[in-house]
Amino acid sequence: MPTPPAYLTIAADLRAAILSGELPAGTKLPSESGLMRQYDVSRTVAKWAIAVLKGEGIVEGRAGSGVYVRDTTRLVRHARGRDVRSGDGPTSPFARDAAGAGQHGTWEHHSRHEQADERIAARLGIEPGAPVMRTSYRFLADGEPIQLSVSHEPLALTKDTPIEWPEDSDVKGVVTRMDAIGVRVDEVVERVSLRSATAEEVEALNLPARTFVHTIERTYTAGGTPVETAHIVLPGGRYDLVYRLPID
Amino acid sequence: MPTPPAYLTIAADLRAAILSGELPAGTKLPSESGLMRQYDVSRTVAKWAIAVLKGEGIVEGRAGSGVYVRDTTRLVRHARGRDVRSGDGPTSPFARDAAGAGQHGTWEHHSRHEQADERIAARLGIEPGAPVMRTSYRFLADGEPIQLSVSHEPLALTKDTPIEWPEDSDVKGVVTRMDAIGVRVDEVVERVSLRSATAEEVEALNLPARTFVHTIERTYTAGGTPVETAHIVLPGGRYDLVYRLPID
DNA sequence: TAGTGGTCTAGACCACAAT
DNA sequence: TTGTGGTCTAGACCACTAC
Repeated sequence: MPTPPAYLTIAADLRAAILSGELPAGTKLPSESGLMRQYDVSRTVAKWAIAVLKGEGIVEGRAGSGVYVRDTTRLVRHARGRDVRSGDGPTSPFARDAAGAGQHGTWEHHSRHEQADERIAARLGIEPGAPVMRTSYRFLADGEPIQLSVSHEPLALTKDTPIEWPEDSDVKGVVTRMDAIGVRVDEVVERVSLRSATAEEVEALNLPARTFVHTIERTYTAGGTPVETAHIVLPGGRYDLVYRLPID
Repeated sequence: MPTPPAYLTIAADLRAAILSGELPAGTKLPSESGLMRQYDVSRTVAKWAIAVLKGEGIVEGRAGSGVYVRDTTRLVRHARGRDVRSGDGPTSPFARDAAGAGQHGTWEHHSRHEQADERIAARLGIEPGAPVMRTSYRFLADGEPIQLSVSHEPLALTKDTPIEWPEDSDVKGVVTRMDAIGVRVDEVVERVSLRSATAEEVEALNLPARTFVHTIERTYTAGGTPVETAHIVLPGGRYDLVYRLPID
């Protein structure tokens, strides 16, 4: 049996203490000098041990202060097939998910007209260059940024209707809004991937560097025609995705 | 504007070369000594730069040989609501997904009787200690391990039926098998999370250390009664998950 | 045998936090 | 002012790979 390297042993000890609840969220980890004394290793080894935990996203360094256990409470994003429209008023799907976790959901948005680039055109089944409404969102739970999204809708569908500007409408959610102009959305396809966060995402979501995110490419269709497509970014480890699918 | 640290600059350069296709999968990265000369930095800095890319899962070190760009072709796992049963014979859902990516899907399995622990009992809506069939799977695409799964079914439902031992049946897939004993599965719920791989998963899936995985908790129900629950582990970055949901 | 990455030591300077 | 983490240098030994 080869002895595991010291930095992995230290990382495993700290990880166990965190997962067992012995070091709850917000707690400061032993300092690097503390670990050096405790395990009789050099500072480099202590640093590599902490780098492992940072890479796992369970601790966060604050320069000049210390390394702290991150909050791991998770929001749940529900993708419902049924009852998406069983609306209780103007509440958005995101606000509903946040409420489900006992948090207050708000969001910032910015809409503008745009010409579809190749990727968006392919997803919407339209010609590149065709006019689309682009809306970018930043969602916040209790004031903390928690989700990014960029949505595109073909203006051929919504131009000069009451829902042309998504957030000026008094109904929220793609399905409900489309219904208001007589478009019956009957299917949504989501493609979930995992990758490390980009610098912009780290900035916008207030993440520690080099953490992982879920990305979702979502497209709503009505009778086979795409009516909206969105690129959604969710911090990994802070979000669970729940899918409820009817069979047959 | 603060200058970014050297190791991040180097990591960004290498990442750009990889993503642009300049360094395709399987290519060897410049050696640490090469990076030291090229950027005029110490070995530690070269090492941290490569550690960033390892943490992102896009390169892989082979001791004594070099650091190599990992293959990023992605398998797609389809979670279908409709037409799950539009069976083309005894093909399993996994084999279908693998075929969709032009790969050959095979799997290893091991079934045994067991008593439900608290977690499994809660997911199946039965009493802790009740008998269940536990089946663990390791799925392979073109011989490479690509997915782990542990499934539990209540024996109260399947005992002494032709499908009691999941893999001895000549039909595959939970929906099809349950149908064979008159149980009409009508809903599946999947909860998708993201976390770093455990040591066992690194071993079983032949992953580089400290990479991320999707985990899925999946439960099939028939008329509101759970009939199967599974814990599925998929390497992040090698798998995309696609969900197709009908609306209303 | 020469080169490689994996691990580790023993220092250094800096900006920032806590006090 | 002291301690902290962030970054970096300049070495070392080892096991392993490739030749």
